[in-house]
Amino acid sequence: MTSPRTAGTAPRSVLTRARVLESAVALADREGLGALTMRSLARELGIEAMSLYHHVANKEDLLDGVVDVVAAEIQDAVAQLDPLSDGAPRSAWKPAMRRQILTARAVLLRHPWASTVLETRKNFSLPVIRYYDSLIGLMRRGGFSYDLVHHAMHALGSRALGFSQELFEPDGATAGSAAGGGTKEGADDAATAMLRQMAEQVPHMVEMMAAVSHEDGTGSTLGWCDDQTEFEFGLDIILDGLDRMAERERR
Amino acid sequence: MTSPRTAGTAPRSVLTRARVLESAVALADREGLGALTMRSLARELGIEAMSLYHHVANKEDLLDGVVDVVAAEIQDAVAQLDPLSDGAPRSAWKPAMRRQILTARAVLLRHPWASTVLETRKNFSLPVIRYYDSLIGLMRRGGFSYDLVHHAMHALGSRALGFSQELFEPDGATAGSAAGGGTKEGADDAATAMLRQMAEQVPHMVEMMAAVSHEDGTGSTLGWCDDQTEFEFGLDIILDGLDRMAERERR
DNA sequence: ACCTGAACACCGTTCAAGT
DNA sequence: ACCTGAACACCGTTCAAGT
Repeated sequence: MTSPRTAGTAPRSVLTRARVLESAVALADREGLGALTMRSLARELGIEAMSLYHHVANKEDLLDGVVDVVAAEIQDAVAQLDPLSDGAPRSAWKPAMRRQILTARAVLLRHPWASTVLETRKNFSLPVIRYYDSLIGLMRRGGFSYDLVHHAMHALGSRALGFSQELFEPDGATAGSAAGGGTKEGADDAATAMLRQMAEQVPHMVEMMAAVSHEDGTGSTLGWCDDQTEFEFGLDIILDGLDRMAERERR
Repeated sequence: MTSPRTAGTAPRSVLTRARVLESAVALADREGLGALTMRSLARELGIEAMSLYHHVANKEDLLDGVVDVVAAEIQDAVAQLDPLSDGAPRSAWKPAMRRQILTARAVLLRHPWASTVLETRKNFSLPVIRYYDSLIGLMRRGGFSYDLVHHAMHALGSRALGFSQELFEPDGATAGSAAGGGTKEGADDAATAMLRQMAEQVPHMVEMMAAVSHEDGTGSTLGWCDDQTEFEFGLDIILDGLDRMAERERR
């Protein structure tokens, strides 16, 4: 369709926006979001940094595009789920929505940097809005008023896309030293002292960590926090609450 | 306590970590997080950028400290709430927690940049953990097992501190043009065309925006989204769900 | 002990120049 | 039309030097 190239030039080397975005996703997957700079992306593609500006307006536009790639991947995965049958009861909205959100989550888990980028986008691109649209459709099938749908989208927040803002994510090391004690002898005294101090200042927190850590293997908590379990827990609270409200609306 | 200074040197000009952090908060409040750089902060304090490194280890440490300042402010505000009376029933945990979280939110609304910084902290400082500890204490008063408390903290996520991750935040301009039509004549055709295209691709979204926008003034939605209302809606869903689970645990 | 200036190794981006 | 190299205006930070 475009102007023909001189014969002999390998056509696969033609740089397109799509190729730039694909490379950006691959780079972020491999080396993290911090490694995604205009210069490193150019190096990845074997060109100069400035050449990127022929395909993306600037770095913000690059990040917008990268979100589109991930959103398209989510849409593909969701499209392969069994659709709701025509005769499905109203209550079917809930398991369908749960499945769709967990599918989106599975995609995001393959791109751990994506949630951070999603959070920083102000205006959403069509691929993301389309995904939201399908969620809205499911709630309408459940009998939700548009007003309730609107509240529901806010209540879900980032959970609609399959991730949750974790402000409370003690790493394994901290949990381990709190439950049993450190392995390094040098740091042991310091850790014990800190623990004693913590027990005074934040008694409930220390007790909770001890109580939950002790159930090793028996319950949902493997080491300390099972992200998937906690995500589903929070999601189900919201879906159950919304379901109850939709029922109330119907009466 | 420290070595005496030569007489005549104004003592208030002595740079301390506390003064550095205060200035950082003031700067971010006034000009936004983007304006908080080591160089601009130094200028604010009338010193060279490198002098800051005598009071903070690096920029991450500066941001950690700035979070502490905000967390302390939250603790102060929470401390002024009426405590639960000794004879309060178990059910009192819920309104108490709601009030505490909304108090934290009021503080965060005065520092709009703070939630972004909070999200990027990995390890929490004592002031933040103390706040969490008080929430845990309230749930324990409500009869929660530590296991349920743990799930609850994950389910609340950033809402525990008074903000929610909004992925779905159409700005007023977009909502306005969707509901009524643009004011600029030049962009009008383009907007209409885009709207027509959107109506095909995301029908539920477009209908929802139209439906909710039309209730102007009658309900919770002023222009489009009332952040405070939506926050409380989502918070109440979670608190109600947790309350039901705690009841189930007791039986 | 505290503060400074110059310098380094990065960013994103502009611009004039190449082909 | 597409790509390039040098350069600019920023970052955070290191280091040797001042007092």
